[in-house]
Amino acid sequence: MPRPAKPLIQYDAVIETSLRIIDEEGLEAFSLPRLSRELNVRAPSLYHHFADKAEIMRGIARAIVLQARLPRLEQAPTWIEWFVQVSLSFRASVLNHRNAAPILLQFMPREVLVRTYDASAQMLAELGVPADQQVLILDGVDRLTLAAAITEAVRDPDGSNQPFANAGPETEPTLSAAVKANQLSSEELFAETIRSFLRGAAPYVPADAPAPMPPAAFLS
Amino acid sequence: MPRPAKPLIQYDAVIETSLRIIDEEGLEAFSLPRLSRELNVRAPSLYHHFADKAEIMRGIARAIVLQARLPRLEQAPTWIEWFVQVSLSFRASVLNHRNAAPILLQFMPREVLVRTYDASAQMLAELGVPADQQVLILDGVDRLTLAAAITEAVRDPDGSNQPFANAGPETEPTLSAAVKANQLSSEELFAETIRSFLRGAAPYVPADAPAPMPPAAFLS
DNA sequence: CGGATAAACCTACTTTAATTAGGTAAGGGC
DNA sequence: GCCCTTACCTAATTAAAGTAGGTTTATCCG
Repeated sequence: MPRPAKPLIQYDAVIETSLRIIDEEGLEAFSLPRLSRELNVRAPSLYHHFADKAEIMRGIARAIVLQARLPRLEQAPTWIEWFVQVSLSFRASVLNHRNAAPILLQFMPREVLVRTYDASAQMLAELGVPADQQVLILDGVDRLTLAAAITEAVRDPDGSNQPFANAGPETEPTLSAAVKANQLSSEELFAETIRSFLRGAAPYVPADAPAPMPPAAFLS
Repeated sequence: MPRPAKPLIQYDAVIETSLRIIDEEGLEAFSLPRLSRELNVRAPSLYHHFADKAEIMRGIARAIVLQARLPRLEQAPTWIEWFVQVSLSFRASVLNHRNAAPILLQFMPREVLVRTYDASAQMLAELGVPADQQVLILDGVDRLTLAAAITEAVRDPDGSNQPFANAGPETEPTLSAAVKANQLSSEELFAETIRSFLRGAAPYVPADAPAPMPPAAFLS
């Protein structure tokens, strides 16, 4: 087959199709032959558009992260809830493609989030958090969010493999009782974890302080 | 080659050798042919001892986690510092084999830690944390620790790829300034994150409360 | 408009990995 | 001492990532 009038392989379509295969059939099923079959193309042809498989993986990771939409500021009553909403939004994007989550570990596109983090740093500054403590908070939220999302995604969706499912009432009575007493879903647990961290990291900022208005660049 | 007097392949040696290859040459370099070459054996022979490669991976993950030693209680002045020491110990074990960290994402042996978590739950109970809140704390510390260790391990060891290394002074001035103002190493940042979370999650427990003595089963 | 150049696809091939099939000889229980 | 299982082997299969090099057509340049 010679050169076609319209290219048969387009970047966005490749990434979308890859993500669909991974969503539907799992990360293991995703291979260049499998992908090329879906695109009605031969596997080596993909190398005209991507240097290697890793470049496709990077594109997939980026697509997932870009799907996370920032919440409206008006919707967040306090600075803490704003962070919670950002984290939940990111978490939702990852869980929306849970089979692809391990890709993020290796190919997390940090640069996509830099502007968000700069805006977050500005918010913290306006709230009175000193510069040398801003990194603690940003890094903490970042790690907690990414990590919680990925570990959550790797768990079975059905809820077996829960946090401490291995605890037996006889061998680990206290833990077992604690799991039973817990009323929160994993999403609520996650939100509470973020809240707890922020309260503890910046105890001098009132928990009910409103989220300051960030600069315009933030919304881009 | 027939059946030898002493088996050439022994479980522990396989795991140790695998870990050494991964440490020295990276996870990509680890394959059954590579492993069998190191053991002076042929690759298919490994299938007499392991069902598949995943079983070896599980063994590797387990070995890493088992290397984390629990700190002595006497060394922890407060309950918070005890959790910090446990987390740092786990983190150190993971970073000690950073190339193998991605394996933990898939093959984390939860059952190994169950007794530790039960003891932790008992400690929290004695500190006055109600049962329904114990899971929040245990889950938070667990996720934060595992996640932070893995994401840290995936970063380049040299310190490029730092938390917010992409921040440029012109485009992201606040973030850039915050990174510059930060004095903490990533280990110290991690410890501070754990402390912040615990303070925020159980504000009613005094931060300087000593770590209660756990039951004997704890030390096994 | 005509020809060079490069884009975009192809087929064929190489290398490497995980695994399965099935053979062989010595260890160990009876 | 016999037999069967253990623990290794060689050979083969399947499948993936990636490379080499061919073919045709779009596009660009004069």
